[in-house]
Amino acid sequence: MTRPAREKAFAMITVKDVAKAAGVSIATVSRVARNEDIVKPTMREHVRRVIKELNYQPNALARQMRAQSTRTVVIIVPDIGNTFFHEILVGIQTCAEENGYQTLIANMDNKQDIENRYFNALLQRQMDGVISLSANAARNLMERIAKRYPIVIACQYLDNKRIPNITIDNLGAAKYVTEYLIGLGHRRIAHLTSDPEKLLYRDRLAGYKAALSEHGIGLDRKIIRGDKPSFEGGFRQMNELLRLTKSVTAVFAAGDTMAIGAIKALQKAGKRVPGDVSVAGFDDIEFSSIFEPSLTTIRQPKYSIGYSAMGKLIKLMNGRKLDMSQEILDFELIVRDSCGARKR
Amino acid sequence: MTRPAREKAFAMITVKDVAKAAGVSIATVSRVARNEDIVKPTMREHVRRVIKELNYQPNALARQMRAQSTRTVVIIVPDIGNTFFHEILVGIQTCAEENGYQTLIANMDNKQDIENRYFNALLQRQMDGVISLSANAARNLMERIAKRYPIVIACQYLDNKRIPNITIDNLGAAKYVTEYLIGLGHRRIAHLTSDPEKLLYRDRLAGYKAALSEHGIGLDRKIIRGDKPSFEGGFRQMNELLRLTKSVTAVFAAGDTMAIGAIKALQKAGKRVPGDVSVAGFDDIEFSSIFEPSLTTIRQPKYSIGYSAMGKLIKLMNGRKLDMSQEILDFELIVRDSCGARKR
DNA sequence: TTGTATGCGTTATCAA
DNA sequence: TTGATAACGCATACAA
Repeated sequence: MTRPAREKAFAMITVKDVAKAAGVSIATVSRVARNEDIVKPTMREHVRRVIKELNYQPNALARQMRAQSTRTVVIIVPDIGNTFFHEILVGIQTCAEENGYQTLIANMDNKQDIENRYFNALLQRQMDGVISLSANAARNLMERIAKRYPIVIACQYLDNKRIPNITIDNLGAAKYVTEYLIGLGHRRIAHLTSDPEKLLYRDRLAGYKAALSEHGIGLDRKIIRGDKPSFEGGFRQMNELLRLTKSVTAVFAAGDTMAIGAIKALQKAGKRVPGDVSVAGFDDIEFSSIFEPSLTTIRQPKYSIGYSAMGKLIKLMNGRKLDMSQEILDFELIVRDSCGARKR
Repeated sequence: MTRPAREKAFAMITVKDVAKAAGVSIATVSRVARNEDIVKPTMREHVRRVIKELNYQPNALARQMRAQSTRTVVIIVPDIGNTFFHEILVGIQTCAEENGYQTLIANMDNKQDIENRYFNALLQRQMDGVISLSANAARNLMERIAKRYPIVIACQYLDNKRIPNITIDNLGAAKYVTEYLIGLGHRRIAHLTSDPEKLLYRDRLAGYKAALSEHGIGLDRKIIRGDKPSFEGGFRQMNELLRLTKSVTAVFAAGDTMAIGAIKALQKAGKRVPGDVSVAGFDDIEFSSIFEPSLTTIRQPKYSIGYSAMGKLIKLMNGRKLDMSQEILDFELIVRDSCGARKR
């Protein structure tokens, strides 16, 4: 006789136990448990009663093992503390629920290897698919996996357009908000960015540059700064900018948390926002409307991004092909107080 | 021949395939895959090469089925958008990682039934244990489960002290912060609370009352208000308070988001904080230090709560008993600007 | 040191 | 309509 290495703390009721107690075969128990309609009503009732009596719960592990499918999808989130991801998760989970899938959230918390680890769960059939809100894993690994397994990238993305992904037009949005600042009369506009490894930030930077160039404004590399995409990062970057002799009149941050950090730095230095300096952000996190001054920013259709990503993934898991591997959703400029042009 | 209902999109390499290719038994393959040291080095090398060649990945489902253990713990989070939970999650995950456990986050997003659903995963052996940051599930269900399965409740808790839980002394903390306000000279202090079903809020309310009573301040039920524990909830409650003829000089909110909402309402009404009204919160969420004015609040040792909760759960999963089913950690009053007494 | 054979709990095929 | 039984992929007791 074989037995597990570790004693289970608690006994488990199986089909066998139910079958014995009910005086039927395990096949019948299984059929009743799954509501198969070929079972005779009287029999069904009888078995149901026993199931209830013994409080039988089918072992999900065994089921999944049989089906070679967990109907579970893992969502890789770079940083769960970042509220930007919240609504995306809701979108994903809504779509998953509608289609009978379970979602589980893997928090990377900025640890790079977690992403790889969960790809492994995919390879080991522990998960049926992956939605990654990060594109940090080794690029070639990700490409290799995407070729054979269901995976969708949302928000972030790679140069390789064949990996299914869904995002907004970051370049276009960045250009749009920069042009908005130009339209308000600003000519000396700083840009706060982050990790240039991430296409996301490269695109936003490119949009910023495109807007300046199209309006005949020269590029000044000194007012383009990079740091962590956090409150502290924005705070630091702004302090650097404040040291420059030729000061800026506006700031476009590639993320709301950075923008808020920048505003705090400005306020600490005695500058008024938007009186002395206008600040625009990107993402429209929850706090941006609460913060004082409320932040003018780019809103991404977060719920739709999540919902649509899950929809794509379900298609892939069902073995179907996607019409387009890349989907680009619309953004929206939310005008609030931080640029001095309140819409009413 | 039997086969799964749904075709797997992609073929899977199993021990059998490796065994055949390497000309050995599946037992040997299994041993090499798990780095058992009884395998002869030359053999090990040989099998390893084949494993690599075929890119064999052990099927986690089968392993778990065999072991009757997933080494996975589910964390039930009421609302992942609430940053209060972030650091707790980090604490949990750190401890889990140190002990070879995987964590998965189940976002309730305020939907009550999710908690029940994940308890089900426990019953079905899909999870080895549960940490719930919510205590919303039907009380009797939870008590029944806790009797037989590894579960720990953190932050929230039930009257039933036998269900393992870890928390701060909410009553004591609420009393402490109320006394702090009294010490600043306030006599008319409002309290913003939420769902009285939750012991958490009942305790904080009780602490508030205790402080008033001990200092001979009469209770005025009109300045105790309840609403959703959100920004909007706090905003609404404060607006109600502003309508009273006999205005308050201080507000103690049973949560930081409510406190911030209240401050916004005050500012909108032309009141200065802390000039005209002092506001204290509870939880010390990330934003409380960034908000203007920065919030005086109670800090819970979030990381420790998470780490310790996971530690308790591991004990339970190993079949051991806990010395104390309830653990109470220290809180800390963080004095910032919102009550007008900046500590330097 | 390696191989054979069994069981984990379920579902599904086939026979009764 | 029900029952016996063979898989799913892995890990291990036991035999060789």
